[in-house]
Amino acid sequence: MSDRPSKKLKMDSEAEKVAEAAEEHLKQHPHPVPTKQPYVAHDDGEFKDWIKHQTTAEQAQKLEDGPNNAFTGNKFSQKYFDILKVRRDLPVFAQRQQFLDIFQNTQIMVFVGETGSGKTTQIPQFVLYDDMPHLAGTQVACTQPRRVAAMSVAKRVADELDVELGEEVGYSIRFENKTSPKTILKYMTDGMLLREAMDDHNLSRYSCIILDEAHERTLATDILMGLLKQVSIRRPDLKIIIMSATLDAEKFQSYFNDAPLLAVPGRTHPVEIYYTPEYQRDYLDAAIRTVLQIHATEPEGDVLLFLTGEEEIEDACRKISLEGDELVREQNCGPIKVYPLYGSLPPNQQQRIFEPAPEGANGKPGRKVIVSTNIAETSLTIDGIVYVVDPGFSKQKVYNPRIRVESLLVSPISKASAQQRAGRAGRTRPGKCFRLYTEEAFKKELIEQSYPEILRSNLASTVLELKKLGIDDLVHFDFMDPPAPETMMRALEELNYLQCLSDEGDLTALGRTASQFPLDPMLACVLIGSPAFQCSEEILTIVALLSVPNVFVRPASARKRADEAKMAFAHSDGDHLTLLNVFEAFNSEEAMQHGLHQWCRDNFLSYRSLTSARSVRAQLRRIMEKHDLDLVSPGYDDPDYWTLVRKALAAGFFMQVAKKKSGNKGYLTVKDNQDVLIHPSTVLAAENEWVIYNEFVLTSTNYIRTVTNVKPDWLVELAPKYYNLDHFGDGDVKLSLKRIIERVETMNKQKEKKDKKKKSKSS
DNA sequence: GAGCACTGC
Repeated sequence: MSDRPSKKLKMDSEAEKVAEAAEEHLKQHPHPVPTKQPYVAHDDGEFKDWIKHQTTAEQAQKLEDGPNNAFTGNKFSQKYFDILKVRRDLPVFAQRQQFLDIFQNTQIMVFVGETGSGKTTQIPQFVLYDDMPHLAGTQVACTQPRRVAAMSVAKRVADELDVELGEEVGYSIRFENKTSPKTILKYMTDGMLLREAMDDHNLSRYSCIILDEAHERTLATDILMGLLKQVSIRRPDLKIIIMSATLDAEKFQSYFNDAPLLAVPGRTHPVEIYYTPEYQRDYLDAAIRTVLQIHATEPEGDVLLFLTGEEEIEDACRKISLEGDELVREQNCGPIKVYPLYGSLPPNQQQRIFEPAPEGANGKPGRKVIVSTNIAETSLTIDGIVYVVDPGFSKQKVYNPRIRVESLLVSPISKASAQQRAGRAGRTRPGKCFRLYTEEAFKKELIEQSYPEILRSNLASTVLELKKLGIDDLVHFDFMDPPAPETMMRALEELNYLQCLSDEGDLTALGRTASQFPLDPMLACVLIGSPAFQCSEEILTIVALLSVPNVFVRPASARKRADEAKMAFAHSDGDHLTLLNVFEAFNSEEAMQHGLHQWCRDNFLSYRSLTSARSVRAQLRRIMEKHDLDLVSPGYDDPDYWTLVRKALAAGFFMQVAKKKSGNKGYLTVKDNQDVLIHPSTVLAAENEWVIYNEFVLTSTNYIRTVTNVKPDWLVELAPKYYNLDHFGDGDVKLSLKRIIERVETMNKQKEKKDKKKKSKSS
């Protein structure tokens, strides 16, 4: 264990630096944007002298002190006062007046607060006491990138304001709207606010919009920022607050026309950072050794190790457990308990990470080790972590516009991520972070921030959303980070082939309908087209299943049995049809009587995915009804049942087609000419000439996954524009298509002739 | 013959 991390550095207090910079900035940019509106709402009582956007921190505090709740008129409870005491101890509280000074004098501001500052819970309340939205019938919105956060923060703030959750304070997320006409503060996902903006371009019900966790740069937050920048001009009365963790604050400021900044320090314990003296070739091995070393030599405290994916994590857990037991036997170390943590882990196993560490022995501490993906970096916080081991990698989504493929790639993390990971060690007491790379690499090789999602994604659905938001000129849309032109072109092209956009780039009726569905445009189009094939009920099921995580479970210990279980649902014409069979079975009387959980376990299916598919399906079905799209099924008795479903799929998936290579065993994707193999998980036998696929999986080999057999005649008939051979490169695919198109044309002509004859005969 | 990191509508 010679290359134990050795170099030692103190983590900088970023907050102090940012606060100084902010003060300096304020001196230079006083921002006299006049949005003050003298406005007296009530003349009956306590708000008689209150003027919108002129409250002082002192006045607000007086209102908070009670005895009556300013928003409900009710008498405050004892619990309220207990919580109030804790709140007044938060770092943000000390800067309430400073916040109000900026907030009242400017339309857009940037607020920076580290973890533990209390920004997410307190800032919206500061706004409430200054804005009094209940008097004007407006609302304050605060967005979060994740659903659980929106829910749990709303619950907390409802308690802090001494109101019932869902009344004055509520939340709005997919599948659940917990708000009422009384709601004045609404926590919501960023995606949900974006949906609202599609129907109300001015977001007119809000007097203030707070974008929280803006540094995460989710697709939805990025679009909202561009949108709010425009809305702010049309609505000078709308206040906007961009909230972020420390880094990148200047970028937000300059994007929003040099908006003023307020920074508040967080409340975390110091974390000592250690680097390795040299580059680690095998980071997995180095990580395992570091964890064991911590266990053998460091005082009490739990360990968090960041790795990239499920397989790696399970592998590391096994090795750490084995070697940890050896340490117990040979060096009298305390017991060690290792837990994996990743998104696809069943919830009850995820919960196990909160079990207490094992008791120590022989005067040596027992220890809990959690081996996790990035889920522990942002989504899940675990108290009691004192040691973090950071190899410096994570799986990140990348998009290749040339072949229109999104894939996951193990890549170095950013400085911001590294800092976030280190911070996980200092939540309850001072901690240590072991970085398995050199300090040199940290400084010179890691980028400051991860690339925002908008630069790493297929933008088909984003472009459709923007069009629906009324933004016609996408080229000049003011993105904070403009996506690559090729990515935009690909998206526009794809939407044009789907007939969601006209040749002029305008939204078509189909496009307008498609934008209403929370789906990838291609899936939305399959769904909208399905009534024409009399099978919208079937397509609803398939589309829902395609938009949730994989329903098939394949544990390493029972691969063969899992595969056999899957074959019981198999349909010889493909994986899409197999999904349909699975869902039918899941909804059967038999499964119900068996108990759905048990039934899923017995059949190696994911209960979580299937129930979530059920909610998605119900939501999609409601949207279909709302748009008068027929809900129909051919019924099992129809001899064309499966053919109709396959045709309906082909009508939307015509851009994701592969043709078998002649003589060879592989396939070639149509138009992009990529060599691919059908993923081994398919139920499809090998002899199909033409297949549609749901997904292109880019690994050591290229696979297409979730594949169904189709007839090429359907493709050329359903999407003549896409199958215009002038746009195809020469080769096997083009030749075959040419023959098919000729055949189809002759057949159509013959049919026409026959029809004409019939007509003239009958008349 | 086997790569679904993590979110969101």
